[in-house]
Amino acid sequence: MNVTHYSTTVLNNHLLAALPNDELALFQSKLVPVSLKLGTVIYESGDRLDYAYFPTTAIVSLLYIMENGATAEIGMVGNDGILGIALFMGGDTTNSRAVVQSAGEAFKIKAQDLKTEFGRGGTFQTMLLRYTQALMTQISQTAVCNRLHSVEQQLCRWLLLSHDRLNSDKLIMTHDLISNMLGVRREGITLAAQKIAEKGLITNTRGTIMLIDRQGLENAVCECYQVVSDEYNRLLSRGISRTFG
Amino acid sequence: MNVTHYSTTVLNNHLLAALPNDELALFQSKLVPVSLKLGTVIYESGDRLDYAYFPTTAIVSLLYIMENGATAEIGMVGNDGILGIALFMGGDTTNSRAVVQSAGEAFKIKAQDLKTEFGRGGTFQTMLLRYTQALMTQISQTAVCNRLHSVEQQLCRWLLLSHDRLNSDKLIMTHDLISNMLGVRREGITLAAQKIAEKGLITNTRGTIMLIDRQGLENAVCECYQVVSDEYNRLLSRGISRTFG
DNA sequence: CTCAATATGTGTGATAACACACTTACAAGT
DNA sequence: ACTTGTAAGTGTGTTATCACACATATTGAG
Repeated sequence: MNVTHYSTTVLNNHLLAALPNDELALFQSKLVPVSLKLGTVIYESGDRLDYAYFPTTAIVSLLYIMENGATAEIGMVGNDGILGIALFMGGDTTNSRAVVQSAGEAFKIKAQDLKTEFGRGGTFQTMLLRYTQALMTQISQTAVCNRLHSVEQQLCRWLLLSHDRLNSDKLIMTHDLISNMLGVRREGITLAAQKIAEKGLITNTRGTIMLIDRQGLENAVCECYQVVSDEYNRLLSRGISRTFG
Repeated sequence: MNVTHYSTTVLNNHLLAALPNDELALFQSKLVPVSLKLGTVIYESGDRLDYAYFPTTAIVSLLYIMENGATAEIGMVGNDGILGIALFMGGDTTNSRAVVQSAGEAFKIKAQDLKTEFGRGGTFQTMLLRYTQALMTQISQTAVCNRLHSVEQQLCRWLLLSHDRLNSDKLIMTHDLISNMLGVRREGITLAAQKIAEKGLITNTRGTIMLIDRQGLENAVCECYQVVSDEYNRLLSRGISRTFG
């Protein structure tokens, strides 16, 4: 029998780490570690959600799939957040596919348990709503970036967002996969990656992109990255005080 | 002294109309009618929100403004919803400009009053969260549509979304205004509108677009419209039962 | 009625991204 | 070491949209 060894704890997820100890203690036992493999589809569009996930080292992409098979990413969830916001927002189902973009670990919680904890109010509810707002900013910025910026700029943005949710400068992913995320052709990614590599910001080898010059990437990227990044920081930094009712 | 006459009631807003009578009665006195003129900026990006708005006949666009002045709409709020979700989501500020896309009426409520009512839980909270999820679907679909569909398709989508939030087949708006919403050039809208008019779906006169064949538009539009429309119906139909905790 | 402001229509070229067809290179397994 | 599958690179056209520069049409104010 296989024994999987997990190397992360619930505190590796920023959302959980931001909770007061006593509040986290209420449901920590309901958080089950899972290992997520690259390419695994966690939810399919239209699925009723049975679990929510708090990634620690994994990154999950929210992908929209058109009728003709074309795909485009609308958002990305990593150690900064939670996958399955539809559960507490009241929809119960999702309108996008959730697919593992970078292998790693996460903690899952049963749908009903998540709803129960959310219903308590408290910091957890506040954090989940704030996270949802940050995710909305990310989705909005994706919309704007899709409209107004070049593939090269968008690739920079995507690499930075991924890097932020990763503990490593090494991104294990093919141009083909990235092209599905950005909703462009694979050749378009190859070309854009070459240009970025020529500037010395990344290196580009079969199946892997290495970030060489993070600061340089931040200089090359469109404003969309910083807007999203700032909003996550603003909404999700520790020490949230509850302001409702 | 001017006396403004208001022709709509709170029940003209679907979100308010869906509330049980006793719950609406709790804060109906705090809803103040206002008239919104075309082009008025209700919030500027970064503003702290003092009021939330429930449109009845007005339509408000959520516009993102880039550093270089380019704009793109990320979502649209009409009699289906509420403007100012950041208040109960916890952010307090917004990252987009809210501008009146179609003149009309709305009811406003003070920020703190909205937070108080949201904090009570109940149907109102449920509806606000569900509305937020529907809006996220709209924003997501905007992102996808921006990436994958032609200006002509996007214009169809936009006209239908506007029409759904209006009591009239007459849309008072210039190509220039629409081009700011869709984030394309004015000429692009002129061309797309001509093509749609040639198909007999709309007529196109100075400052006004008339919808002639709504069903034809629905046939011509990309799938994005139906996805958004269905999600609003699914999440916001009456008779919501609360499922939390 | 006339004028000025505004909205729309049109034309020419530039460019980014597309579609498709292929070659080259790498890495893992037999 | 060879084979095979997969990833990445390249080349030739096509197309949608852009950028800019105008022409024309409509509206409202004086």
